[in-house]
Amino acid sequence: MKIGQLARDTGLSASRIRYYEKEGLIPSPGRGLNGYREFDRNTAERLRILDLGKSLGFSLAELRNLMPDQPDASLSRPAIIEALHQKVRSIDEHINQLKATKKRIKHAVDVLNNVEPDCDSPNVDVLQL
Amino acid sequence: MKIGQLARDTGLSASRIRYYEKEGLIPSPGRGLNGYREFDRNTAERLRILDLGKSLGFSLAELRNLMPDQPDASLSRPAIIEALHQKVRSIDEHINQLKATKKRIKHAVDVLNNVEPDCDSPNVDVLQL
DNA sequence: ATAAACCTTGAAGTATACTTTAAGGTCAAG
DNA sequence: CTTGACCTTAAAGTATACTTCAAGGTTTAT
Repeated sequence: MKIGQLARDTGLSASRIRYYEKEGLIPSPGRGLNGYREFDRNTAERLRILDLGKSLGFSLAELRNLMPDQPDASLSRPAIIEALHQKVRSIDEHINQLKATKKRIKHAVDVLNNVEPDCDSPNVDVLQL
Repeated sequence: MKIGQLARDTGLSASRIRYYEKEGLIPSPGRGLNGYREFDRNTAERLRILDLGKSLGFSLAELRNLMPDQPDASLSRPAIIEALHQKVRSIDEHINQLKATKKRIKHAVDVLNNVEPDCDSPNVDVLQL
């Protein structure tokens, strides 16, 4: 299967597939006599997994660590579950940061609405953030 | 006041201050006979506001729109309050996205833990994400 | 035979917000 | 007078995840 067909099958662009190959996220496929890449089905599945991982918030570096080096090796289930748990924890951290920022913004709004209503340009010190 | 002093006063690096000048976030200061920048206090305050805005999640482009073009003009209080409200809304959206991703991850973990416990490498279709 | 559709490569472009580097001029102290 | 601390500039580097481009070879259909 050539790169165009693989792209149609997986929904990834051909350039993205070449990029993933260059980055070592998928094994380098064999080449036909013309130099065209020839992919097998394992690679399609692997690309779907990579795309899923991305949509769950994993970086390419994280995915590289999770994917086995051998093209046809199976992923380690415990390692993946642990990575998923870790990702949930980092999402929770992220959410907490966002909530804290929200609080700071709301405090700033309160200050702007209630304090020194006659001053047109409250300064940073007044905002106390 | 030269750029080094301004940097110490505000906590921003000199290179960052030069960058903000180039990007039009602060007015271009006057120059001494030697070509050195000479800043006034307004600029220090403006830099503190910019830094605060950044810490609240505003991009430089957003901050540029909020800052008055005239170096010494006061910020428009209603415009700032509206921008802060808008930022809270976008943070809420962001949080909701993260929560949705969390749910998808947790579902994936459930599938991995409970479904086909004898299969070492569940495929993407099984994960149904 | 020729046009359309496909494939190849390496390099550069995209976005953001800076930092770092290189090469050099200026200023105060000893 | 020289050393160190400071200032100047433009250009390149950083990180991530790709896309786009340029220039060219291949294949398929008509």
